[in-house]
Amino acid sequence: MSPAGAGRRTPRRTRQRQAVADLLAAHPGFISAQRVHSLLAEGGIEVGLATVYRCLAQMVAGGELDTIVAESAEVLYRRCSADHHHHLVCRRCGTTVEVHDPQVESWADGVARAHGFADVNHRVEVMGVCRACAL
Amino acid sequence: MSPAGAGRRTPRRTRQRQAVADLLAAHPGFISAQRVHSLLAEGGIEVGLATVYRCLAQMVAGGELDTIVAESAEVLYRRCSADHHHHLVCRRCGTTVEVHDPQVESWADGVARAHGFADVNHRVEVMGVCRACAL
DNA sequence: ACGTACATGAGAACCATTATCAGTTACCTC
DNA sequence: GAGGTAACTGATAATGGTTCTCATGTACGT
Repeated sequence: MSPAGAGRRTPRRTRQRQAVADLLAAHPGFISAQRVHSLLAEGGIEVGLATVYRCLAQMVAGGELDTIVAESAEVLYRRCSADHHHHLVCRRCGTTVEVHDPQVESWADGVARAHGFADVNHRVEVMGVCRACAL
Repeated sequence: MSPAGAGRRTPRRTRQRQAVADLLAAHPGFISAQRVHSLLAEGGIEVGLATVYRCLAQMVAGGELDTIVAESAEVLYRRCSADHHHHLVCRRCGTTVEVHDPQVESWADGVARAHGFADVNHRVEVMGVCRACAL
């Protein structure tokens, strides 16, 4: 087909990949690869751990998932909208709100420019306890 | 003696602890524990890896160091001021500028409150290429 | 239905970090 | 200055998340 990999190949449709995608689609907050694996196992769906990692990595590469790094240094995944945004995460239940706010974007750019930095990106995470968990 | 030193023991003065502290004091950007260990070794100062980790952890606990988690999920350390701030990091040379700006603090609080989140903290990191590296 | 390139998975490898524990040493007391 | 002790050190093992290996399986174009 296309020589020199002009496009990326279409991933094959397997029950494992489907199971991981379905679980992520249904999960409201960030979740670790290990937990994806055990949740699938609990649901009677056997998927190898290596395969879980592979599927998640591919979904991240394809822009379907966002990642954050927990304090324990494990990577957490979540299905997110494609455009730039940040996260407001409940540290009790993991419920996550996407925050789209140009204010913080221009703040970051301003700070960087003030110090002569170019080619800027940034990462913002806000953590707290959501209304439901605070009760 | 530290005033209000309720329960804090004075760390013993050893050549290992001194070596780690000196290296961090002289280092301009964030650095990993592994790299601290190898830099000391290159300088002919033998310090066990476990001891490097211990010293760094104690310095973090004592508020002498800040940490961030790199994309590779390894923890990076840097000597920082004690009060709350964020970092502007050059992704080429690692040079870091501390950013003290109440604007982003109130932004984070406002976002959290708007969604009913309480007990909020946040993490902000801005990455770019500093003036020297952009040349 | 066939063939094959891509996908899978069990387990090994990897890597940063932490725990173990016997030997060392800074520092207080006399 | 000598001595005792609790803190410190470091070689090594253990841990835990993630990635690699490679033999086997399978989706999908033909």
